[in-house]
Amino acid sequence: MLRTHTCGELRIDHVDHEVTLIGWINAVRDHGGLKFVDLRDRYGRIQVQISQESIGGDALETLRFDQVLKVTGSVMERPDGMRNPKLETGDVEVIASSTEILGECPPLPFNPDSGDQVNDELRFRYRFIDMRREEIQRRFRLRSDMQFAMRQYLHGHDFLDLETPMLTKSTPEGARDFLVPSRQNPGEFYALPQSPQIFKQIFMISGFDRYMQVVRCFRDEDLRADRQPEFTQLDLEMACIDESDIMGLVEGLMEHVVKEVTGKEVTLPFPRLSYKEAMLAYGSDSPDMRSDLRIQEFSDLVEGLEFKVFSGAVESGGAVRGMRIPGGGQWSRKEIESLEPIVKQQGAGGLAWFKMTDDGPAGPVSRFLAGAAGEELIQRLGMEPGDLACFVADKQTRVVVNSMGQLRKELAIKLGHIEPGVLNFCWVEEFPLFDEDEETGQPTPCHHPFTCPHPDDLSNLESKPL
RNA sequence: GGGGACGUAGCUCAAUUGGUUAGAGUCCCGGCCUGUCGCGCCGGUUGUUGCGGGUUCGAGUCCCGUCGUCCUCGCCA
Repeated sequence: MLRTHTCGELRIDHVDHEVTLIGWINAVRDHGGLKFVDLRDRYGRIQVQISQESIGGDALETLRFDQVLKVTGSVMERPDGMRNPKLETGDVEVIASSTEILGECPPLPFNPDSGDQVNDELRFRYRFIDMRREEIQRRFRLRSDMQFAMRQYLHGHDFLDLETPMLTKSTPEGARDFLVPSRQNPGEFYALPQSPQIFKQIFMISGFDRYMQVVRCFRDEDLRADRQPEFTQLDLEMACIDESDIMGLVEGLMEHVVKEVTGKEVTLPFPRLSYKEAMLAYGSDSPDMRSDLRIQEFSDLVEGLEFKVFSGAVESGGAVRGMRIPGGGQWSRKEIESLEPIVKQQGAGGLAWFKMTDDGPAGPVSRFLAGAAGEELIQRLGMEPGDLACFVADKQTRVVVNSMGQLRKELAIKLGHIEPGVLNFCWVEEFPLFDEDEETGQPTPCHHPFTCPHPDDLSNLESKPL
């Protein structure tokens, strides 16, 4: 080995050891005849002291950021008051007796320390620099640990890790396929799998009753902030089981993975809610349970409210839904109205709202709340002075659901409910097999076309699929 | 494909209703510095204001076109 230790591992126990390190120069603090150099590698950082006395004569090299440097020297305990508690290795430093630059580095196109401040385009163009960043390395480590933990757990539950072809044929799923021209058959193409489940029946009927893979999926659709054309999925297939078996297994899997990767405990079993409940209360089929904001149905009250926007929506077959935002009554009118684009983006005509003051309701909707229906609405919301209530009404329930869901999501962030790193799992049950296609009115798979209908609904499959 | 925002120094950003020599921090270069760890101090260079055209006495700023990036909707589970 060209090195005796990594940059992250030296501690007080190593004092007086002779070591050789190789790493990238993370900083140079030049005091004339004495330089402090932070040396970095995947495992951490350590301070190296390079001086004329220790290294002899004119051997001091010109040191620059991100040169690759080899240092030989001895580990010394830092003097009192010179320790750096921010570094794992901060109690010691290496006094260099010789140095050698293994890799030169011209000025970089961006400073890796500024990280997320820099354009994505520039970061991706120089991905090898971006990937030197501690944060990026941490994420790679996280993925690696996570995939290892998944395989470890599933291996322990008799799952085989099987591979399936990448060059395959088009599947009846909704996304556009990535195509690969075939050399052997000019004019014909392979499709890359949108997801690998297409092969599951073949494995099942061949007797592989449990298999898993951590596998790439390819979907040739436009990008979004949280979406890439290729991504990795855990695919898990089992035979001879019922719903409780798979829920138990997956809960155990998540418990194991979270424990292994973060050290955190998760509470089992996960809470369960139906698709209908999720769409109503959270406006999403994948609700973020970290916020306790809840959407409520008010379509049944509109008759007593005499508010045309509300009653008109319900009469046309739509809905009115609203949400109490604790403390939102403190916001200015301008601040509240700045929420409107969120729901308009989802197709809603506008955002209706009122706030609760010590003197009762105030704001645009308050004048419709005088009667008994208004009283009940306020009571159902649980409005207290200082609260805000927001509503969306539309003749299409789908628009109401999406608008309120998006509003809930953004308000949860605004209110600080969404703590990064907090994991609140839940199950969403009773997914419908089909949705109504917006354009054609025909049934379209709500989840994906390989799911099995609920046994109770099997008889409806032909007659009334929706 | 629709809508919106943006494009100024290597990087991150300023530049008043259109007004004189386009600035700051950082990076970089030179000098000083033996206890720094975001080292400090002194000095210095940043430039086709994305590109092309137009309006104007005068355009980084306004208009048109074009290219690029990001967000968003469509699309996608």
